Amino acid sequence: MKAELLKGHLDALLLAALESGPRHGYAVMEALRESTGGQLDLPTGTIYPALHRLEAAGLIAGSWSVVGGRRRRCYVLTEAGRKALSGRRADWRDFAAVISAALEGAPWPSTA
Amino acid sequence: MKAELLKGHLDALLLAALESGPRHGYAVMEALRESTGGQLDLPTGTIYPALHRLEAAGLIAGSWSVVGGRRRRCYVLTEAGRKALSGRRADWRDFAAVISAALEGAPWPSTA
DNA sequence: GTCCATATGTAGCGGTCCTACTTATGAACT
DNA sequence: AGTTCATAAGTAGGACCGCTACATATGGAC
Repeated sequence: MKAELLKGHLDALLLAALESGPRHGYAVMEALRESTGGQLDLPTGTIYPALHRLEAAGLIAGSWSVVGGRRRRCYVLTEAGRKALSGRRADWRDFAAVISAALEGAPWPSTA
Repeated sequence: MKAELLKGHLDALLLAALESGPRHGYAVMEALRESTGGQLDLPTGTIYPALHRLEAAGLIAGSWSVVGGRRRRCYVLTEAGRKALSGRRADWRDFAAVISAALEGAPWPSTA
């Protein structure tokens, strides 16, 4: 998976990874890896700055804790984050439909 | 449609627009607009440089002509372009499956 | 005679992800 | 005791790529 394709879609993925409950950055990374069967293996240099952006935007809220001697920054979806996530999901469906239409001539495989 | 999302996918769209036959830049633009029901309306500053890139990469071949007093640069898919297109289509399906998996927990709506 | 659709093009901006590197702890293995 | 690896977080700088804004030119409509 060429990761440059990800441009613009990363935020949605991170928000989605936090939907089921609070997670720290490293755990978000692993959650994405697992939910995609290892196909999406993002480097820390992508994850952490992106989480900082989302926090600055008020979509997630972070708090420090120490577990087993290691400091962790744990993130939770804010109310705004939850709304943003559903917006991003809708955006993704629209986007995928448009690209599929242009590429295949049909909105989805086995639809319509 | 926020167009930044397009990053990395544009080449595939342009190649697809040329699959059914030769077209000049302006026509490619219109073909994409029509094949997506007007949802994908790319500016000329996006189309032309991208076509130049594809030509430089040997995926399309361009030639000048004059029709009705207006000069046109008409592009055709090369053999390499045809192969690239099918690769890009496969990439798109993989990419869409991965993002859908991470976003929705399922590869496609109403699949599997 | 002006305006719009057609037709092509470039320069530079901005956003965003990646590469490469740094720091730190705990556990395992030798 | 020392090395190595997984865990955990971070930054700086670069590269890529589509967009905005602008420039140029013709033909037809009004």
